[in-house]
Amino acid sequence: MESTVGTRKRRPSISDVAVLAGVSPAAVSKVIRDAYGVSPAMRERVQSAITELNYRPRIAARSMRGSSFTLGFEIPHLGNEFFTQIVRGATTQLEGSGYQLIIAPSLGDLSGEPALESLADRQVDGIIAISPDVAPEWLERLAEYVPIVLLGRHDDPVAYDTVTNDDIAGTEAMLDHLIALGHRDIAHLTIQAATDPSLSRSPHSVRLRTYEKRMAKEGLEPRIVFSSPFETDARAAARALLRQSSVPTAIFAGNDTLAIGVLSVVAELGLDPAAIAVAGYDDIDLAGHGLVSLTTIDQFGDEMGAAAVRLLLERIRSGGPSRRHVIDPVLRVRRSTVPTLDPHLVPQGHGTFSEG
Amino acid sequence: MESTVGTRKRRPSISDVAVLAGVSPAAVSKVIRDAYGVSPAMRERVQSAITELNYRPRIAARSMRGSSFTLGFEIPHLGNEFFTQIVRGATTQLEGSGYQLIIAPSLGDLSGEPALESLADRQVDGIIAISPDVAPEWLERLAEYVPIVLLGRHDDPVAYDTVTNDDIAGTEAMLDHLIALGHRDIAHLTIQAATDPSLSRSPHSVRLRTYEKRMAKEGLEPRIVFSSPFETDARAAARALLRQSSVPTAIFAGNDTLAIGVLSVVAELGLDPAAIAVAGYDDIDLAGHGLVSLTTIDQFGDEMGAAAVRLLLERIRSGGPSRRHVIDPVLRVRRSTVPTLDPHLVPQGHGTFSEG
DNA sequence: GGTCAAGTGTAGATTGATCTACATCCAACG
DNA sequence: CGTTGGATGTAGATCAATCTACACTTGACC
Repeated sequence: MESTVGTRKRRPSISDVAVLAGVSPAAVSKVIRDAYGVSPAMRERVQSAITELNYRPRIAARSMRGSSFTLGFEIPHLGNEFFTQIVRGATTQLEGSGYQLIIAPSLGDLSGEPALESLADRQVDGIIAISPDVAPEWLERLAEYVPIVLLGRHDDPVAYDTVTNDDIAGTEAMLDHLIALGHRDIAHLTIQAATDPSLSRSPHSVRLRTYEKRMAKEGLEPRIVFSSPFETDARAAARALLRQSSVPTAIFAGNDTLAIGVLSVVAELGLDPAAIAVAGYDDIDLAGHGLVSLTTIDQFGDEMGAAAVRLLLERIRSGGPSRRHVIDPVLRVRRSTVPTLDPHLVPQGHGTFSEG
Repeated sequence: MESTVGTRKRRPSISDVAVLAGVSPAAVSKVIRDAYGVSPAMRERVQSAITELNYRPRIAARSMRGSSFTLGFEIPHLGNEFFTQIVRGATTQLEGSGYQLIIAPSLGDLSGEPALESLADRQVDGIIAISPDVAPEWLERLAEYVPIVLLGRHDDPVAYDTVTNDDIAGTEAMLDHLIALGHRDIAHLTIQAATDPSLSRSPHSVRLRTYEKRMAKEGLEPRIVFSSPFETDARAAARALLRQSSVPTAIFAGNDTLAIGVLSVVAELGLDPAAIAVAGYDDIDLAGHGLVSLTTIDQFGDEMGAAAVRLLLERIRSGGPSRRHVIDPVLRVRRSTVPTLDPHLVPQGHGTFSEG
């Protein structure tokens, strides 16, 4: 019991508290859970025993029978500010609910399955996932064991909920904007889908298909460039594109991280920023930054995170049929497509211009 | 057992596997843990039962007696790219070790204690913390129950390890650089410490004290501006500073997030970027971005994360006395202090210039 | 005084894994 | 033929909580 380095103390358990308070462990459990059948006198005694021992229930033991009061959040990687924005929204919504969030980044691995499984192994009460590439059938099977909300992908699920952005509307709004500015040679930089892109319902595949349709409708030549989700790869792709003999007048990137990579390459190659319009999707904080000023589509990541938490908590409490929450995107026009824009008008990071 | 919506299936347990394989639960446990006393024949039978049922051991049950094979990572908030860089380094180091990382952001709450406690409640095998404001005594007490590595703060701990950057050397290198450029009026934008800043051993307090000493030594007038860790507040502070009658010629911010907020305000107020040198600390990816090009101190966040994981795993396995790992910082000179720098020389995000 | 119900508290099963201690088997060897 | 010992598998306790079922107390009411 000495605190020699290497020898760890045993944490006080519920029965330590029970002994000190002179009651049964079950009574302590009731006090902790604020359950029915506790006299004020006993509550008092137990509470003071808890504070005296600095007792905290172990979640592992609790999860064996009851709930863990923990939600799991699986995100592809931490490099994309949009994902952290979603997490922030979720955390804010969770405040005061008694639930705690644990985050499992799935990093290198594309599908996210290992990260999702590890959350399930942890007996979380529910999972929020941003996995563009995990198979829907696989998710349905996992949803048999634990409530799930999937973010971003336009699935048609049976057992889990989804929170999506209207990617068709967002893409159309952006193309409206670019075409209205007179652009005809509009390239699209997007993320290589793991599955068949013509079937995939990931946000990027939907944006890509919408782009293709719209270009065809306008009688314009589509130019599609693929990249990984990482900015370094986006830069390589942009470099290849911008070194071609015919450089597009506008580049519409599938998300802001890619778009900012493009801006970086434009600067690096010494090209005139006014000659190349660059647009993104997401409206991460950095897009509104004075030095960046990126035209993009705001899909309200914080609200997506908050909505996901709400859906998940309701599903945990009462189940019910699968639901789909769709958020309307808003175009934010900034200097990356309209260089003449007065920088003093966009000081706060979030756009004051909106169309569409 | 039907898969009606709302009714969840029971996950297969170790005894389900045991029954199917015709062995005892203890035998299955042995196979899972790769323990001694398993014949090839039995291993074979058990393995195929596991795959047939798609069985995965529940970590909650496992943590009751054994280990959870989970490490907890407490970070202040997700808005600072430097923290996510550290997490990336830790995750990479952890690859293939059999351990999994869960992240608990402590967001609004300054001390991080609730987040740390919630990790401890989860029976993680060890904790990595970035909590500038949690009391050392409190950490020592927590370290009696669970191995801990603290990042950033220059503590003198008994029961936990630390990974720090040599903040004195880093600050001196930056001031060397600014003074060599001829700056005399150098302001310091830093984060308001929760505790007494003259005693605090947080990175920001150390940088602040080093700045004060150096300015005194050079016979220069210090100018200190406080902010919260968030960029919006940094912008407000920068606005106040840059609207004064006498504007400093250089602003040394306590970290890159603050510095980028300053750059944003310089652009917003229409000031000449060449007239105001801005420097940061951390060398986040964004600092090397073509549009930003921020002079800063690289403190190798990924390596800090990796070192923290190594220390923690060793402590989990073998205990031993407290250890301190110190990383040498490197100055990265970019256009925010030397505007004449050729942009083509710093294309890759990571500085190619280094002094100090 | 007896019955009933509401209010309090406890005993003991339960959860799913690990871990210790032991039983059994089989081969080798004196 | 008995013994020994390594190899293999199992029984049952254990971890720390929850949860069900029930016992006991108390007061009200007939």
